[in-house]
Amino acid sequence: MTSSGERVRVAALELFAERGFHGTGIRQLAERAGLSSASLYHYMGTKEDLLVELMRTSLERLLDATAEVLATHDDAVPRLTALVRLHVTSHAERPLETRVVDDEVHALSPQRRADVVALRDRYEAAWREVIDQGLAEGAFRVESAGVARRALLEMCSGVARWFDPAGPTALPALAEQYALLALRLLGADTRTAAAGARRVGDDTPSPV
Amino acid sequence: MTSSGERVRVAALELFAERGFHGTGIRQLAERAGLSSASLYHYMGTKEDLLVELMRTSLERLLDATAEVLATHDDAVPRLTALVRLHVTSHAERPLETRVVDDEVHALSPQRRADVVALRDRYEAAWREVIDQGLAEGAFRVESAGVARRALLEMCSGVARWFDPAGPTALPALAEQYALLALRLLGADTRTAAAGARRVGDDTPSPV
Amino acid sequence: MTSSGERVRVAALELFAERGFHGTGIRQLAERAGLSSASLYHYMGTKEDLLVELMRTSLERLLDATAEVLATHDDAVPRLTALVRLHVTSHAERPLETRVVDDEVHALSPQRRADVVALRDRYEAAWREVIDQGLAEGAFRVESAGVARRALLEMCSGVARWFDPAGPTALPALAEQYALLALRLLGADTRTAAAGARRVGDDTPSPV
Amino acid sequence: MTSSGERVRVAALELFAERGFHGTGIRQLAERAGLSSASLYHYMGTKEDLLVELMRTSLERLLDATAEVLATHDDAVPRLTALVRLHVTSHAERPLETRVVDDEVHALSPQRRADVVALRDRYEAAWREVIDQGLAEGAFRVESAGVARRALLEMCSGVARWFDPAGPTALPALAEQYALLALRLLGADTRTAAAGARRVGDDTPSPV
DNA sequence: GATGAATGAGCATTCATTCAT
DNA sequence: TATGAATGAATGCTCATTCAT
Repeated sequence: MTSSGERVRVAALELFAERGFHGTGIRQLAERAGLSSASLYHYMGTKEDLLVELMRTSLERLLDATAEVLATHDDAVPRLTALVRLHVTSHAERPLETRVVDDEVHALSPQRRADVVALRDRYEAAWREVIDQGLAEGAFRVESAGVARRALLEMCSGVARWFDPAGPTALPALAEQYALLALRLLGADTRTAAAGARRVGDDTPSPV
Repeated sequence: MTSSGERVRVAALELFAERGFHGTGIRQLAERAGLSSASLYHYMGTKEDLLVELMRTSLERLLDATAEVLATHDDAVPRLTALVRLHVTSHAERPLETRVVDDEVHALSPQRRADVVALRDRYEAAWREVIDQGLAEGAFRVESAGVARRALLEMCSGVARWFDPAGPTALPALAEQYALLALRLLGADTRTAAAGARRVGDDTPSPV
Repeated sequence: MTSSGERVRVAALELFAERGFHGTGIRQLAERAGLSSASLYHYMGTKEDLLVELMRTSLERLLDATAEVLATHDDAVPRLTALVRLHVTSHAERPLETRVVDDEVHALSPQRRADVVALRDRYEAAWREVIDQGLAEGAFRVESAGVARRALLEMCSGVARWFDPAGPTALPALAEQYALLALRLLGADTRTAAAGARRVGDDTPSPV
Repeated sequence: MTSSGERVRVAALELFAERGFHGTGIRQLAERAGLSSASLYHYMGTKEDLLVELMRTSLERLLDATAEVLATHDDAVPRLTALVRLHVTSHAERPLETRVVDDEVHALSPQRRADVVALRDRYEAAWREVIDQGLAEGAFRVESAGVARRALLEMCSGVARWFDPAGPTALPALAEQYALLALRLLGADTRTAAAGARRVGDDTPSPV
């Protein structure tokens, strides 16, 4: 019931994530999608267009979910908690997408790269905003907001590289653990904070 | 006073880090090294051999430094502190090397990959050991040791992607911040821990 | 009020003349004609069929007009004059057609080429006949009839490559000039010849 | 004793002349040159670079020979005679080169085309100059200098399309005939003119 | 050491064409 | 009529690698 176009995108996601953009040939893509390499071009522009499209789709979904998070919560601690849950969840549920977004930016030509990086920067701006808010509120205490933000993002993104849904930790529990780790890292009072965050956890928008 | 062989390795490091292994051509390598592409083969085996060599050199240096860390410190907190400093410092000082090691494993053929991953696993085993020790000592308190280890490693490795020696935070201060963030993340008592760690800081082996 | 079939032919004429047969893709043809590339095949056989058809149409029109010229005039000088006018006029009025006929014969497969060349040879036979007649009548004086014929034909065909209807010379005047140049080239007495030719000029059949 | 580089150029000349630039594949070129298609690229840049190189070489040789013609003769009639001889001779002796130059300009990208057309325009400027001189001297009499120049050039260039060295007319005789035809076309007094031209004919620089 | 010459295999992409709808 | 989907073959060009000099 999947269309050829979808199959192309799935194939690209799998192969770009596994072998990288430059390590994936158009013929491998075609074979995985069950098409001839010529037919591929009914469903995409260039190979780079395809990569950009995957990246943009992924980033825009994340941005939409992020906007909802910010609209749902007001204080820094629940906001940060929700951001971590969103980030971890989306990276665990869509490891292919997120790995492609995180690892293949270097394969883009300068113009396309600028476009994609702009989207990524918009996303990171939300984290910056929430961390700054927490510092202003006195809820967080770190030496450098920038260092903390980068440390957090890298830590959370890493989930896409190792999370195994069949492994010992289920995804909701993992997201909860990461939220706690993040709050600790930010110097938040985790006795009440985590509890507070947990209370609104059900509202966490799904990144799907 | 640099030999051709060194120039080849530097060129490979720069290009593999910037464009990835598959995104780097033998001709670009040769041009960057100031040689013809044929001459390149006096200083390397195949292109993959070159990548493996770079990775192995980097990982072995890190492993040696790690062994020294473990030999120097006995308790979990100073050990963990020293591991973080080592990891952050080496990733900040050698971002090309570490990015290649972290990002290009997928480009290796199965056998070579297994070799490199074995080295990386040996390195991560040191972290596992120290975290377990801290949990046993009661110095750390986390829900899952595995989750914490992965979160820590990803967080620290990320430094190679963004650290700028000309930026606002100097490397020693950055390493110190990361050590604090790590201890917080592990639920350590950071009032005494950081101080204790700082006291043995001068012993931190340089990964150079 | 133009049919799709006509639009295909016009598109082919324009593109074959501008970029050559091999330089024109079926997709460009389709786009220019306002159709999909699949729809194109409702109005043509193969791409080569289309080329042959354009060539044949053009050559047959020229052959018909040539027959009329020969039927209208009896003596070599007015006949040659009329041939030149016809050739120049048709090349100036239909530069695309004539350029395709003159320049793209090499793109035809052997069999199709033989067919088209046969038509072209029939046309050139008329020139040969008239020049021979003029030599027999004593109206022309050249060293080699073949050299003169080829020189004349190339000279007249070139008009399709440069004539600009908005330029300084209007087409009727241009045809007249070429007629005079041709007669001079053939060693005809241009004092009476041109005048004589001019007198019958109104009868020149239009190649349209 | 021919080098691979020369063989590539010869192959390109033959194939571009026979099938056109767009009708010639890189693999055909390679086969004709006795190389693999990859090896071809040791001896050329792109396929278009190769075409431009052939064109430029040919045009520059013609321009050099033209400069010598103008330096050798002072009056319009001998100058024009020598130009015709040069043009006819070079087109008869090097039909491949001249056909490529004359017929494949349309295959060039805009920038390269402008470069080549500039060279061709420099060549045609010599003809314009000599025809203008002849009109000023009263040696030529035509209605339009531009029409005459174009008619002459097309007529002479056509030689490359049909001259057969094994045919009835030998090249020197052919060049002589064309010179006479050209003078007649220009309305020159051919009784003395041709003789005068013939006297200095031995000085005609060879375009080789 | 160093390299020009060489290549088989592969690259991303386009070709002209067919066919079911 | 018209076209989306499909493709085998070909396009120009680059790949990593070898080898004689």
